[in-house]
Amino acid sequence: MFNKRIKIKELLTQEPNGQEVIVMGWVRTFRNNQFIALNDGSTNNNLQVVVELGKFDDELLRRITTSASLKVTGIIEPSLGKGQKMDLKAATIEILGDSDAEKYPLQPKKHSLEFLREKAHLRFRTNTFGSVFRVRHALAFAVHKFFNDKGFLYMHTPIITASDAEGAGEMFKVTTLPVDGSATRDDAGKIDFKEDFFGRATNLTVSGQLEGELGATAFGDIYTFGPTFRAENSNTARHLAEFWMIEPEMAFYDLEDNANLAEEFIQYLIKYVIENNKEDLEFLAQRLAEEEKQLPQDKRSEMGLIEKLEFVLANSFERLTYTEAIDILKNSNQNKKKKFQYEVTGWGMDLQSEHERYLVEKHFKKPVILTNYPAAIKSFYMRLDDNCEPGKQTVSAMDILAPGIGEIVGGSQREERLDKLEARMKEMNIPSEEMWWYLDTRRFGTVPHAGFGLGFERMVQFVTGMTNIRDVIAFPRTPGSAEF
RNA sequence: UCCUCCUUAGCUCAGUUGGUUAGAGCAUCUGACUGUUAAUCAGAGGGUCGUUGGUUCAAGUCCAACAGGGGGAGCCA
Repeated sequence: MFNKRIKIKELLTQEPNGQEVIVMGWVRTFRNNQFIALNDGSTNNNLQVVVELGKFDDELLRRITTSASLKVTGIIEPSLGKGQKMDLKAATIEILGDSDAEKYPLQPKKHSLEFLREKAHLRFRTNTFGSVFRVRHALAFAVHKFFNDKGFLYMHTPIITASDAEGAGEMFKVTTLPVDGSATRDDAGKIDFKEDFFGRATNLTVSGQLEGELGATAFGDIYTFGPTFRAENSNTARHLAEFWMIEPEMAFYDLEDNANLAEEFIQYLIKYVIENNKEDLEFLAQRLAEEEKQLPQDKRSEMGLIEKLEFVLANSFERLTYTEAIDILKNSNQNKKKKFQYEVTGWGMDLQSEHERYLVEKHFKKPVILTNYPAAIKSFYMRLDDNCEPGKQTVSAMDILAPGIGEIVGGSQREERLDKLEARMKEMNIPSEEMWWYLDTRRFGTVPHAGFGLGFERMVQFVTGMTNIRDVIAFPRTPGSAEF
C-alpha cells in the first residue's frame, strides 16, 4: 500500500507541528551523512529528511545516494537549520531502489542543457526540466480549459491522412509496403499504392485544419490539440519533426474576430501559468537571468521572464497590415544603412525572420499581429480580400510574432466562396478532385469562418524562457535524432 | 540543406611556436568531522585526447574525410 504518502508540495504548505507522514521520492543530495534532500517531482522544493546519528545502520546510509528512491516515515518538526521551515525526522527509511553513484550520470551540480539533452530520460529529475514540464502541463491544461469554458468542441483529427493540407512541407510516408524496393509497380513504374494498407498513399498529418473546418461548419467552434509531423530537414532551435499544435476553427468569424480570439487565448495561457506556477516561473526566471549573464550586454533581454510575461498581459498586441509593415521596414534606419542581410525590396516580398525580429524586438517591442499578406505568398485556403489595388491582391491572413520566438501563430479567415476557392486551387495546382469533401463545406451551407494554429512548443518556450525547442518537449524528434 | 564554431577524466574546462610521464575544479571511492544547504578537510583511483587516414624524427597540438553537438540561415508552427 503506497498511496498513503503525502506529496511534498502539499506537505510544504502545512505548518510543522509533529504530524506523522509518509513521503516517497528521489534523493537529490545527502549532506553531512545526516540531511537528505528528497524530491518527489511535485515541486522543485525538496523536503529535508533528518537522519539522527546512530539511529540507522551504516550499511543503509551508504545506499542513500543521488537519485536513489526512498520511502521515509517520521515526524514533521520545525527545522533547526536556516534553509527550510520544516524537517522530517526519520523514523524509518526504506530504500525502494538503489542508484549506483559511480554510474548515475547526473550530479548535484549545474549541467549544460546540451548534456542533459543526451540524458533526456533522466533530465526530468533536474530543477530546470522539472519546472519546464510542470509549466508545459499547466499550459496544456489551460488550453483545454480556455476552449471548454468558451463552448468549443475538442475534436480529434486524424494523424494518418491522405491530404497534403497546405501543399507545403515534406511529409512522412505511412505505408506497410516493403521498403526494399520490391513493392508492386504500376504501368508507369511507380509504386502501386492500391496495394498499400489504405489502398492509397498516406502520410502523417501536417495540420488538422482542413478536417477542423469540417467540424467548425457543423459545431460552430472547435479546436484540435495533437501531434503534427514535418519531414523538413530543419536544424534550428525552433523546429521539430514532431510537435504539438493547437488549431481552433470558428464558424461566423472574420479576420478581426480571429485575431481577437488568438490574442485573448495567448494572454489567458500566460495568466494561467502566472497564477498557478509561480514557483516554477520564478525558478525559470532566475535560471534565464543566470544564463544571460554569460552573454554580451546587447544580447541580453531587456526584461526578466516574469516581467516580460506581465508586460504581454498588460499591453494589447500591435496590429498592422503587411503593407504597413513593409513601409516601416523600408523606411527603417536598419534598412537604409543596409544592415539587413536581406534587403527590403518592397511590396510582395516574403518577410525574412530578421525583418520579423526587427518589427517585434526593435520597433514595437511587443507581440505583433501582421495581417493581409499578398495572396501570392500564402496558402490556397485563405480568403481573398475584396477591393484590393490592382496588382496588390491580399488575403485575410494573420501571423502573430512573439519576441524571441518569431511566428507563434499563423491563421486566416478561410475562403468560403466556392468559385473563388476553386479558381485559387487551380492556380496553385492543388488537386481539387481529391479534396471534394473539403469543397463540400462550400457547397452545402457555406459560412464565413476563420481559424489559426498555435505551435505549442513555441508557446512553452515563450513562457519558460527556454531558448531551444528541444528543451520543452520530453523526447525531441529532429533530423538524425529519435533516441528514447 | 548551407555557413560557422566545438569535440581532452563521469561533468565543466586548461593544455604555449608540434618536443620527456596530459592537468585543474567538481563528481566517485576511502577516512575524518557532524545542524548541513552544490557541507567541509585529507588521501586515492580515474584518459586509446570523437573516429579514420595523412604530414613529421616526433601529433592532444598541423592537414583531410567522416561522426556527434552548439550557434546562425532557409523552410515553417
